Amino acid sequence: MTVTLADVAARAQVSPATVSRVLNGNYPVAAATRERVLRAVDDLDYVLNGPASSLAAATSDLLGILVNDIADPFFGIMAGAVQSEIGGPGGRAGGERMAVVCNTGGSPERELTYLTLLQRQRAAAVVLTGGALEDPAHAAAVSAKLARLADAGTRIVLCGRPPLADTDAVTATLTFDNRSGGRRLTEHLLTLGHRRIGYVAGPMERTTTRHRLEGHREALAASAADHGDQDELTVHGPYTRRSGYEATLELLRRAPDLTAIVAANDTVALGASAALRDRGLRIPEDISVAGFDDLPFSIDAVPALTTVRLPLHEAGARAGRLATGAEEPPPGGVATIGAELMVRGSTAPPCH
Amino acid sequence: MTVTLADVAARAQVSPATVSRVLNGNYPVAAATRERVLRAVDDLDYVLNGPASSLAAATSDLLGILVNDIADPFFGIMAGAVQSEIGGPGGRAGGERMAVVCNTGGSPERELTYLTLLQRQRAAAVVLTGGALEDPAHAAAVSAKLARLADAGTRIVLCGRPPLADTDAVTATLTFDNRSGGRRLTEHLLTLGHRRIGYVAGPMERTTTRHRLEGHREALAASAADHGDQDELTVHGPYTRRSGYEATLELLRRAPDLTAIVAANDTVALGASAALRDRGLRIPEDISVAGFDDLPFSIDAVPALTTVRLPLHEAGARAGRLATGAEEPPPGGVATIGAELMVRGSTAPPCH
DNA sequence: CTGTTAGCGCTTTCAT
DNA sequence: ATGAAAGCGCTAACAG
Repeated sequence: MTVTLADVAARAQVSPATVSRVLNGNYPVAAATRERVLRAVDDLDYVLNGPASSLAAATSDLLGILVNDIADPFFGIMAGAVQSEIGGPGGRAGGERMAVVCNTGGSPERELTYLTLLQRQRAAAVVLTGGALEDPAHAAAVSAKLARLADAGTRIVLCGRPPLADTDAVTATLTFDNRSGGRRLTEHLLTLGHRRIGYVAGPMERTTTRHRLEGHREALAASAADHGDQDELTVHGPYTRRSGYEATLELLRRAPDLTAIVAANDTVALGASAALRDRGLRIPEDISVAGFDDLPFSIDAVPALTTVRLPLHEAGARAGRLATGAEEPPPGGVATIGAELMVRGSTAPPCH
Repeated sequence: MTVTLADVAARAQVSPATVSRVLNGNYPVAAATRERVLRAVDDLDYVLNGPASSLAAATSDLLGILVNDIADPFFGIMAGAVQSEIGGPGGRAGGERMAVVCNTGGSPERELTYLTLLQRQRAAAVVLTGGALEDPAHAAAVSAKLARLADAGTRIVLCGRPPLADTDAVTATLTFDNRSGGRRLTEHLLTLGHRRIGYVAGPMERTTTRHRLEGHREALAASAADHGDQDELTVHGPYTRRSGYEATLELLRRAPDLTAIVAANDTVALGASAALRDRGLRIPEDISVAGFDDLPFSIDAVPALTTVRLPLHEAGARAGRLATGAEEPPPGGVATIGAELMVRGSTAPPCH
């Protein structure tokens, strides 16, 4: 029926062990023998049985990538970069790694379940991308899961996620400097002369949301613009265009004298811009808008969006190398990835 | 060391077979016994060994999704929709399916290698998304690979890809009506009064590119606007913003009297719009622009982009159901997914 | 409804 | 450098 190692061995007139050694290339085999085996493999169109290898070797070539939303380029770019670096498809029969992108949809249960699934598959590595949920119970559950994975030999890499406390399960952490990015963005607005700035924040319980907002508040606190009504000028919502649209209308209702709006990310900023336009407000003449991430489409907004650039591709690529052991973890296991302010047309001095 | 089924069996005082039956839930087990087993599983923190199950059962719960570019929302949306429908993470221990998103980056070799990897993992199903390469050699190689996969019991679903000729390996094909979408879009432009229309096409060898372009030409041929110089008014390039930008500059050079530009997709249209703006042309007053796909950001372009809406989410979800056998294949195995013209602000009558 | 018995296809010491 | 043999941890008949 289906071709097995034994069939190949028979045809090449060698033992199954030899075929295995040729395919895995991790053992000396005479060149002539290797040739013969390889030909038999081709003749028979043989494909290694992954589950059987994984069972016998107690390891697998699967690498899991957890993302919150695969339809969001923020995650797509990182996931693609990870995959590009894991030395997957390229060579011949043996040794290929396969990256598995798992879409949690932001659900804590799914995150946990995917980790279990990955554990079940004896994944070689797991990369967790993007902001984490701040719920302590969930954080503890994730830590526990990661600890078991690490015990089983799985490498754990966090990419764009804050370091985990009290655990040595994580091989390496690449964390974005969301706080300082947020601070610099708001400082830019303050320098332009803005004093009443609305903030469309992300979902309440996410680290990314909190850090960006904290940066924003830090900048305000250090300036003369903090009138103690910051909570009123902040609206939370999911990282979606729609949320940006609605939150902006709400902000306008609460404070019609706003001269600038900072959004949780670029997608939200797009929604905010649409709401402003629908209200008849011109950007940046009547009101400034800023985003975060610098996704590819942000430069094409009209006017081009002022935002904070996160090197998503670079971070993902490095995470991929860390996950495969191709790169040494940074000292202390944690590296902070800088964020760069991109000033473009959507922000300008307020005109009173 | 690591907990096995036998450990659970011992602790629950049943045979390994019973534990297996409880975990897989596909066999009658007394409620009391089940309880005992489940408690033992929890006590021991047992996780099934995926490779071992797959080996013994000769099947796996892996489902592969091949995409050309995971950073492109076109694919991200479809992949997310597939995953949402495969009945993955949700329930308890057994029976979870895991979707594996494989990023080919548009490379034929990687496409083939990923298919081999999926075959090696004994994937339960494979969903191939997006346009196919037209190279006959590669098409034959893919067909051959799919045939072996199908032989091994893997379900094959094409989503947003034209049907494969001469093969019964494919379980179901969901194909987008790119040709008629392209035709209707250009008809819309012709109706507005445009006669000189530039076309920024996708990469030469892709089915998607060809079908959309054919639709465009069909519409022109049926009108008075075809002056036999269509080739001059067409520029090919990858599905990127940059390509749209550069191709548009080239078109403007070749034919400064253009009153409209149709792009291969929305991303390219964004690049085209940027080029037009940089040239000082107003959209749609001086020149109209249209895209294809109706990705989420397209409505936020300024002016909002006229485009052709492809129901990516619906198609992906259906592909997911077909891949898991939750839905019957359409009669003949092929269903054509309609495309809907979305007329928005970026197109208007030309002003001479 | 539950236990017994064989493998699934491969890797890997241990010999030779 | 190659072969023989013993599992890896689980599922699936087949009994009972």
